[in-house]
Amino acid sequence: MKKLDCDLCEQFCEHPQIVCLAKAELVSDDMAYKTAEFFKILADPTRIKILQTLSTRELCVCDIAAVLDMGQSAISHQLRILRGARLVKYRKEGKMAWYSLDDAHVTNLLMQGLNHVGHI
Amino acid sequence: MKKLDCDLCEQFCEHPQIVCLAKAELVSDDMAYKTAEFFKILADPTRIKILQTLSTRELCVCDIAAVLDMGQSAISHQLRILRGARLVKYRKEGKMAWYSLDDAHVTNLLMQGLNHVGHI
DNA sequence: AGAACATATGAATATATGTTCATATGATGG
DNA sequence: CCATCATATGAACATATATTCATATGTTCT
Repeated sequence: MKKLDCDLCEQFCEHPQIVCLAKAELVSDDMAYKTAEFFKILADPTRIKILQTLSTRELCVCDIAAVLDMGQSAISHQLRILRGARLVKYRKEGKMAWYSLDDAHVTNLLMQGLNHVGHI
Repeated sequence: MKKLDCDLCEQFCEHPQIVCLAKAELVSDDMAYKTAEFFKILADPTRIKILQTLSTRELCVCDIAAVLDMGQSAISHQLRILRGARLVKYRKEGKMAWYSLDDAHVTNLLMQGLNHVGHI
C-alpha cells in the first residue's frame, strides 16, 4: 500500500479526499510515458501491416516493401523503429536481411487490437 | 480462404510466390488504419493516466485535472477524444460532469500495456 | 437578472512523426 | 576492381497532435 501524501489537498477545486486517493494511486510519469511510447509503436498502419505480415512468415525488406506496395526506404525506417522496440529481429544472409517477429506478447496485443476493431 | 490475385507478381524484386501469399493475407488498408487509430488513443501519457485513474473511481473534470496536475482545458480536450472513441462515458450532475470508463475490454488492453512496460 | 462556477471548444503554437529523396554501406559476381 | 544489388540512414518536408489561451455554454445561487 502506498503512503498518502495529502498536504496540498486543500488547494484543489473540489473533493480533496477523492483527489488525494486518486493521486496516491496514479501511475508515475515515467510509467505513463513509457506505456504511451509502447502503444505508439502499434499506432501506425504501416507498422501494423509489417507486424501482421511477419506474423505468418519471415520476409526480407524488399519483399515487405512489395507486399505493402511502399518504398524500400519507408519500410527500412519503420523496421528500424520496430527493431528499436525489440518487436522484430533479423538475420543477415548475404546482402539480404530476413526479418521476423521477436515478441510474441506484443504480437498478441496487436491481434487483440485487430480483433477489437474487426468487431466494432 | 482468400482468392489469390497474382497477376502482378512478376514485377517484384524478389520471391514473387512468397510476396503473393503475403499480399493475399495482408490486412486491409481500412483495418490497418482503424487499428492504428485505436492504438493511438492509448499512445498518450495523459490519456493513459486518465484511463488508469478512472479505472478505480468515477471523477469529475476538475478532479481529474487536480489529480494529473494539469489544466482543465487540456483534460477536457483529452476527455473529448476518449469520449469519441467510446472509452469513457459521463453523467451530468448540475454543472459537473462525472466521467467513468465505458469499455472494459480496452481497459484490459491498457493494463496489459502497463504490465508489459512494468516488466521490461 | 446577474454573478460565480464547471465544463466545452476554437484558434494558435510548438513539437513529433511518416514518407520521400539522395546517398552511404556492405556484399556478390563478373 | 568495378558494377550491381539489398539495405540503412540523414535531411527535408508535410502532416498530425497536445497544450495553452481566450471565450462560449449552461447551471446554480442570491
